Amino acid sequence: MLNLMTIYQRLLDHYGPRHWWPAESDFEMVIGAILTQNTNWKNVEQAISNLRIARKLSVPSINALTQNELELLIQPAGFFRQKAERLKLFSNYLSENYQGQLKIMLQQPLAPLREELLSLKGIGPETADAILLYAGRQPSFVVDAYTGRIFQRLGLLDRSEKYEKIRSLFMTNLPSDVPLFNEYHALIVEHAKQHCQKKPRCENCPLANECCYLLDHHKSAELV
DNA sequence: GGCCAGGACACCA
DNA sequence: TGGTGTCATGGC
Repeated sequence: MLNLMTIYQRLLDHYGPRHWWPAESDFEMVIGAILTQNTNWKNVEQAISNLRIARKLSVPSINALTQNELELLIQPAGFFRQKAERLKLFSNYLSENYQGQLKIMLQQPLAPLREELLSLKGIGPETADAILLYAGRQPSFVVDAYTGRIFQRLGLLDRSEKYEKIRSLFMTNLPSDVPLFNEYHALIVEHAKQHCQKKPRCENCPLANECCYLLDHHKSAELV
């Protein structure tokens, strides 16, 4: 069975470094993390572009927007009503607790900071870990839907394993290293997008097709 | 025209 | 605790 570092190395060799997260500031990263919840990144890019053109990629400018104004700007990202609410809640929280400075919030130790992020409405485990890792540069492994599917296929996880258990698999079996966690999650996403999403079998698979699915999500194991 | 995307939450049994 | 419905747009 492949181990986690072998899988990582194969993905890295195949795809090269991904240079994540694609954002021009840490606050923009947080906005992207909320906007990309269950949403194609292309749609998120359009929404962020709207915010950039309108010069609204900052805490005070998000706070100053009305709910309706923000909804209009982020509409392409889908779920725009609840995402506008989540963005305003987070931005307002920073203003009230950290003088509007994300950097101050993210300076806290990992465990309590993670709990604090999870206590905020609209920030679940994946979003919290993405913020911790990519904006806070703290070693918190990010698990997404791809991770569960791919590593189940690889035999490293049981079916329908829960978020925290999947995360702990990586956290306890990998060195606690920010660049490694950064790259690993980005490579998993890249692999799923490039290789596994549309084809049950793919050519030149860096994981020898052991990961490829068309497996579950909505369908269930039709593959071998 | 249907499926799906870099989730989170509320509600129910 | 687990299952299900809801939120919404745009690319393929």
